Amino acid sequence: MNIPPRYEPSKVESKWYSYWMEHGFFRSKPDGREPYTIVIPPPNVTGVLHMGHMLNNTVQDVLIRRARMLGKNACWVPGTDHASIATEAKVVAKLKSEGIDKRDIGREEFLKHAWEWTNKHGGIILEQLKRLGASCDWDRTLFTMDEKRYDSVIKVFVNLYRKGLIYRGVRMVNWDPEARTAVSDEEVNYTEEKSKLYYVRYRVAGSEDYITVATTRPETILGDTAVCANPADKRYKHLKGKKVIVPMVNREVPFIFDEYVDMEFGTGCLKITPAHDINDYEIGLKNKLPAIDIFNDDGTLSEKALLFTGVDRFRARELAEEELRKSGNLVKVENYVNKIGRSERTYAVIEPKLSVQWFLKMKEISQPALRAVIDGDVKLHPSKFRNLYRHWMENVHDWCISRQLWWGHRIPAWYYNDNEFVVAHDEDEALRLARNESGNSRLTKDDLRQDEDVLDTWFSSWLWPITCFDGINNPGNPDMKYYYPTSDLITAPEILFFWVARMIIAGYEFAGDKPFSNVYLTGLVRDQQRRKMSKSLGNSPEPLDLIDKYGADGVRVGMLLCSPAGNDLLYNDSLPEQGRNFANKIWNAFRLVKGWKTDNNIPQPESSAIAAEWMEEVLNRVLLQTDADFKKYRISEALMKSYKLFWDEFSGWYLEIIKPEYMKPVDAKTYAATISFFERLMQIIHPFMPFITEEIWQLLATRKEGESIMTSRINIKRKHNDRLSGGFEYAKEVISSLRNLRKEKNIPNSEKIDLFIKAGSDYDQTFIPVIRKMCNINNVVFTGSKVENAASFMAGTVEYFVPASGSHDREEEIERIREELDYTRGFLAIVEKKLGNEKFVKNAPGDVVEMEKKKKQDALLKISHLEEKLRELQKDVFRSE
RNA sequence: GGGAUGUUAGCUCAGCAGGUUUAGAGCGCUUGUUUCACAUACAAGAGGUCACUGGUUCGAGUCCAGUACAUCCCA
Repeated sequence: MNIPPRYEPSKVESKWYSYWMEHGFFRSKPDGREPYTIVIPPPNVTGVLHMGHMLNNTVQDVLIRRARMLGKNACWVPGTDHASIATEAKVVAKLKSEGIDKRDIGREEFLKHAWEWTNKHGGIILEQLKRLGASCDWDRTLFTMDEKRYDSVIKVFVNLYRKGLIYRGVRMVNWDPEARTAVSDEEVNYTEEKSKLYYVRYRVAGSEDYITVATTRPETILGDTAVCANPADKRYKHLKGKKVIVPMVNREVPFIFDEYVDMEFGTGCLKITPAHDINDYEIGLKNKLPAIDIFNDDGTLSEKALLFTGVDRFRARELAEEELRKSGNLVKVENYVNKIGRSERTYAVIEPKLSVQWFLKMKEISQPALRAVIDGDVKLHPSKFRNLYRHWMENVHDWCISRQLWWGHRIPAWYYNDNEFVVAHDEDEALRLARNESGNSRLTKDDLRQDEDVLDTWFSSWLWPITCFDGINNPGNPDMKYYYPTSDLITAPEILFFWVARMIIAGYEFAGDKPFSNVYLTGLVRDQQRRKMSKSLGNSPEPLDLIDKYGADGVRVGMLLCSPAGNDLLYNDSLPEQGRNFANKIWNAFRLVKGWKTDNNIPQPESSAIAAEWMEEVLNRVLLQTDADFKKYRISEALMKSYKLFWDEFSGWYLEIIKPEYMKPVDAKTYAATISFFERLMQIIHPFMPFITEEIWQLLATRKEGESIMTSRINIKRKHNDRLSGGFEYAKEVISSLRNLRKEKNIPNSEKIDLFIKAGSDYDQTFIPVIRKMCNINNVVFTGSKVENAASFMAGTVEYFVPASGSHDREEEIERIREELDYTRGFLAIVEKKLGNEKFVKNAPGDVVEMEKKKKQDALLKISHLEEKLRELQKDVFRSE
């Protein structure tokens, strides 16, 4: 069999993915087994795979594959999100490039384009996930705007409205003038930007006195309805009850006082524009000030501004500056840096704006969700996010659920006159209700006008774990009963509140139970400078290129190796490189084993028998440890332990011990044990590296069509033999010392040596055959006294001698012994200090004191051995001089 | 301004219940080795006053308080 010395991922990955698909291994149907369920955080339908998806979906696939191999009925439900604002922005841009304005073609026509776009680009990302090896049940693929999901959202809206939890209200919202929609707080990014601070004079009414106000937005002066100072500010005390004249528009407005005003900032005088600043809005409410909305929806100034009507807000700022300068009311202009909010999607500067929106009352319905996390019914990993969650849930705001977009779930409210409306599941029901409420039985559908807005995207995704099993339309259906609540949710901490928390709320409200038991929060993928990876920065590698270069397994390992839950991952190419190297290591171990000829007639060497016994032990031990890691969601830890198990223990030690001499066959017993170990190692590694493990598992033995490592079972044994593993660790130390000794004395590995061991009768001889094989030893002799003319070393408290035949550097050895002596004496000093402390001996538990005494004994013994050796060496030096 | 979290080797992190060595891992680094699975390897080695200050304790990287710095969330 001719196996290439390099593992070539591209040759096997697509082969096995097709094999898995053909045999339906990813499919799940309710049955008698315990379910293990994950619903995918649905990526944007027209999005493309980025590094965050790679990390997130690798984690999900690891958990799903592992659960499957532990005998659970694993179900990973994939799907995509309609992402209303992101998708609509893309379609608008595409139409714009064709010279089409969405307002010209109207809603119906626009939606046709949007669906066309969705069908064309939708699901690309799901195909990309397949390259990564994602074992989703693709037959269940869903879309947040497919028919069932759409109906579910409408039902939930109507239900909440009828419970009195949804209301319409005028609120200050984040207005995106480009997209002409309100966006949620979470969709606004604040960054520090250079701007200017304008100092503007306002005349005090009925006098020739002026006060100066500092503002970054002189154009909003047109909407001022008051000027305000801190009541503690002595400078403005005399203005109590006075009025001031707003420049440019010459409106008389009151001078008021409020503790909100920062006396240190600017002149200590603040202009109040309730319609265009959230803080001013609050002050306006408190002081019953009118709000003058001076902007149109597209960010131009309205008629209410009185000046600059129709002019864009930024141009208006320049015009206002000119105007104020001309009238002598501009005192000065300073450079200033302040935080500007921009829309995440369009990058337009957000305009705080009063607007009629739909809201969901959150306080009441969020209570069970708050308790669920506090009481641990829903566990967050890592748990540090619990406090954050609690803080947010205790200060929860009402949720603005309407968006001025077309792509999304249209709000099921129908107006039968200018202000009055009904909320219904469909137009027929709406008509019935409208006739009823208006008392006008002659109303027709033509008299009804449906609300133009759609719902916030999160208003559909908060139902995701329920709608994935159609639990809104068909409560208690078999899927719902079997899969809900799901097991784990894997997502990023940045959407903990506006997705995770809301799903928990919806779970209790609409399914009577939590949506999932555990939330695993991955970190963000950042670059080496800790910058978030993003397309606009151009600092993100192309995921599919990475898979081409390093293999899907290599990339998966790279993503997982250094990303404990909740910690950011600082990406660099050495990560997938390490993964690729690991795959290659596995491949070459396979090449070695597969290259052996077996011989049924040769007996199993003692060293191989011991090694196999030890390997069995260490494999089960690691399996148990990784099981504990998985229970705590320490996936990186579990991977690292599996990595070391294969690389160090299996390849570095076990294979080296059992390896037959060059071109010689291996005994059948050892070979069988080795194949069995290899199979089980592949199982342990399979969740992390599905492709190479399948490839090798299939080659290790003759498999039937339809067999696969991914449907094989992992069995975890609970018993341990500490003596065996402890004994082998000691043997490693002896072997390592013997290797060093050979090197120091220039004894070639090919030359056989004798080993004398000065030890008591309690010396554990189990691993002597292994030491003999690994160090090419002829005779092993136990002796009661030291051996003359021999090189020696200590391991633990036992002294080993090798009659020296090679040359060696005595000075160097003296130096080495001195160093060891220094260390041991230092160690002894610390132990003795402890034991010399009366309070320690009196108060510490007995076993701790005993341990210290044992440490002291061992150290003393070692020191006396070392001192003796040193004396001899020095004597020899003296003699030879 | 309010809140949360963190600060351990060059980098990324363990150290989960205070006492098994004068703190561990992976990567990186240094030196040596192309020997027969793998140089995408093997072997050996260097590298840390556990941010700082104080407290609790017989004993603190581990518990408590304060300070500094960093990151994130909310306003």
